[in-house]
Amino acid sequence: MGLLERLNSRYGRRGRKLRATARQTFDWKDLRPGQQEAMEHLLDGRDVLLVMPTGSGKSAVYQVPAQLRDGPTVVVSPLIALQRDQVMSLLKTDAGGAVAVNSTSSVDKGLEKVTAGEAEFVFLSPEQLAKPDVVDRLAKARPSLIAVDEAHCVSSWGHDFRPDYLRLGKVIERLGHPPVVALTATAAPNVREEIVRFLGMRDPVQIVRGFDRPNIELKVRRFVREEDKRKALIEHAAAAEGLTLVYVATRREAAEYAEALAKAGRRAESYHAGMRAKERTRVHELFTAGELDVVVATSAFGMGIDRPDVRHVLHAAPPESPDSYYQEIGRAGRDGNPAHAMLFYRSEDLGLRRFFASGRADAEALLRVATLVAEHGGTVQVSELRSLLGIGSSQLTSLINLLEQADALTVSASGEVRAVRGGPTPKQAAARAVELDEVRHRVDDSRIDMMRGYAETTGCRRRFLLEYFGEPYGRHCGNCDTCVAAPRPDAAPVDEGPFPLHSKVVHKAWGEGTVMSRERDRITVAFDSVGYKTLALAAIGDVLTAQ
DNA sequence: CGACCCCCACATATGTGGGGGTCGGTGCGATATT
Repeated sequence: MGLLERLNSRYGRRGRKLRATARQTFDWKDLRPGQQEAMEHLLDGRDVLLVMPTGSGKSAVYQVPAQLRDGPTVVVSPLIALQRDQVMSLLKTDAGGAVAVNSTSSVDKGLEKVTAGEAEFVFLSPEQLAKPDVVDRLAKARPSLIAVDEAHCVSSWGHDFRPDYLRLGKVIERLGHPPVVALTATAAPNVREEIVRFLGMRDPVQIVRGFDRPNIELKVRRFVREEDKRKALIEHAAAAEGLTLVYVATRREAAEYAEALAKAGRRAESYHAGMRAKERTRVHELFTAGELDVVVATSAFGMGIDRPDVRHVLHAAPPESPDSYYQEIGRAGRDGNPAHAMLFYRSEDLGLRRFFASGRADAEALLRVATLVAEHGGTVQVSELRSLLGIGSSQLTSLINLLEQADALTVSASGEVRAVRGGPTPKQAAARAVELDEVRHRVDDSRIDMMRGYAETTGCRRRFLLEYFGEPYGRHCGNCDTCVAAPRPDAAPVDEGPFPLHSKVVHKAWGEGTVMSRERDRITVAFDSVGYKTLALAAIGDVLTAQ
């Protein structure tokens, strides 16, 4: 940013207006640079992708401009608990009212509030937005801003677990595509691309700030035997000072580790999605109130956690990707004080992640959907397809998503599916959809490989993670186990030689990719069709060329 | 993909090893039952 722009941003009309609103409505004394920049772009009518750490005021980025734009703000939020928290905090301000529209109360009454102008903010899940009548009613209220919170869910959940995430782009169009802001704390470049693509963002401004969390010490301990790992983790967690999170891979382990730690004298509880809602709430409240030392949890424990003083995040097994790992350890040390992330690692434990990632799209079901739609000639209601095929709505949405990406069919505003005129035959459509599904699985598998890479690297772990997220680091952090074990004052010469950082390359078999990290003897490239691959420079020959 | 459990065979009377089966994460909303 040039001096003039900087002054303009600091003292310009929009900046002044935004800061005045922040002060008057929310009592925020000042705005941080990334925040204000994002807000200004939204006021200018631009789409914005914002990647900033939790606790840095991401919500403010849509809450303040919302005050200055005429019409309600639609906020897409993945969890009802998060929606509730946000509504509660907004209701304490003069921000113009807020309502969460979901199955826990009357959808009709909630939407009524929006159309009556009684709620500036309306929070919904992607599943609510999958209902044509809900979108119709929101459209009539002429929303002036759309915020997609925890936007990494588009990529991590949209393909299988919660397929309505992939349909948000269509929803945004039907809401008239007012400025869209996608918010997340963690998103690697290819995840950002997916967010932009599936939300249909137009020429978005990408603001990426503060990936590095230098106060979190990074360590990995390797084990051969499961039993040794278990023992070491329990000993470590039992002696750890300060609030501790232990992430485990299965619900059963959550209960077992929590029990062992309770026996060791710590105030420990487990947390996972198989527990009764009441029990989950109880543990969450104890945690929030500071009445626990340790929570042992599956990945269910995470979003919406806002204790600043978590000192340790221990992993009993590697998660499915560096994305998930960084998200989880990012819950440590939000107060800026020293914190510790330790992975208790066995390469065998990646097996479970491969299993979870192994489900493939049902080729036969894809063919049946494509055939049914084609035979219908005109249009079929999604609900009719569901009863004809006898499959669940989530599975059907996944199939439709894939066939839509294969340019075989489209879904109208009223939920009618129709074949693309002049599009592929059902057989071709199913084959294309299967191929698209396989590409995604290859990329997912390569993320597991990168998790292995993190655990097994002899280089600086922080550098590994930051470069994975596309942040050139080019030095050694001094606050991870490998840096301490082998102090390396000189950074590897990352800026020399062919294939510079972030340059585009083409591989003979794998196609196009982007250089994500460089070491003395090897580079890691993120390929569009196969995901992350690490290549030895000596063996590259003419297989890889700069684009 | 791997852990774990059960069962059975095996060489010997209790412990080892192999084979087969099962299980494993994340949440919305709708529906059925208290």
